Amino acid sequence: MYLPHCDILIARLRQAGLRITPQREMIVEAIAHSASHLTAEEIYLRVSQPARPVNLATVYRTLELLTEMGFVSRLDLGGGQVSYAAQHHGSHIHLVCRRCGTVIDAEQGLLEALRRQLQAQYHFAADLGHISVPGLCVKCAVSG
Amino acid sequence: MYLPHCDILIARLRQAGLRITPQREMIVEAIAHSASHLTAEEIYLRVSQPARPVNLATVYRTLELLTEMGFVSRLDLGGGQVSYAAQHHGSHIHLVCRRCGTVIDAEQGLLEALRRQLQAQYHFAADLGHISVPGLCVKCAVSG
DNA sequence: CTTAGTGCAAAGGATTTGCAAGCCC
DNA sequence: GGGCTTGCAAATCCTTTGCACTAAG
Repeated sequence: MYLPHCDILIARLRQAGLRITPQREMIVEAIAHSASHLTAEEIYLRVSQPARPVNLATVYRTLELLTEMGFVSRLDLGGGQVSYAAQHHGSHIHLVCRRCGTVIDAEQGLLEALRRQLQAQYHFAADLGHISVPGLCVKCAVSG
Repeated sequence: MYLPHCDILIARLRQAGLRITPQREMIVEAIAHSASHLTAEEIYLRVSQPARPVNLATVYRTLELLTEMGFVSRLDLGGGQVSYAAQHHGSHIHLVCRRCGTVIDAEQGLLEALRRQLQAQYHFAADLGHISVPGLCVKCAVSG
């Protein structure tokens, strides 16, 4: 990967005047190394070891922090739980089937054009790294 | 508006073999007439009158129904509550500021091209009527 | 009539919060 | 040392569910 590695993220947190605790390091690592999106609980399960327990509340607080700093993005993929993903996975869309809940990850070149246009027209700096789009997958479109 | 009015939605529910209750009519009306997205509770507040009370649980159940039928889409605009919007408002994007939570509604011509491409490449019938995109609004981009 | 739909109340789950103790800087 | 962070546990809050009753078709 070429873009922000977890060390860089840690450095930025420090630059922002935030304290680097082992908990935060582990959480950043977990999310940065994951190939895809994770729920708060999944992160908690990966991070909290018997030897060095991390509290779920801390996971939530850290995720909120990272989200606000723009390092991770929140996704609603349905199912009542919010997912989080690092911003460096390359732009892609999560196609979420509204019928069966399946999530398809789609690469999409059109996103860059969209990002530029949103910046120009609305002065909005969009994080198009991870957006979710509802719809119907083939299977459900056929059966429905 | 040219596209589905609430009467048409009601008719489709009936065609689907579902029963048309006053509660469902009111909920469909509320969401179809609203100019933008609403949370379940906002819909509840609009729909439930002292004279003819509607239960919150019914609102949730109806929204789930309408979502599955594809009449409304669920949006996570942050803030812990899910919002719902009718599908006939014309394609637009909800730009959600990850810092201050402001939601900007953006018209976007690029969406149609995107929809076609998702259909062609992934056989996914995307509802691009309402998607949300995280990012930073001008104000927060400047102050941040 | 039949059975989907509603209301009510209680359960369920994810996320948040208050506060004392701990640790980074 | 000072104050940001954590852990813990309780509190919140949104949403779902079970069940008896009501009403749409």
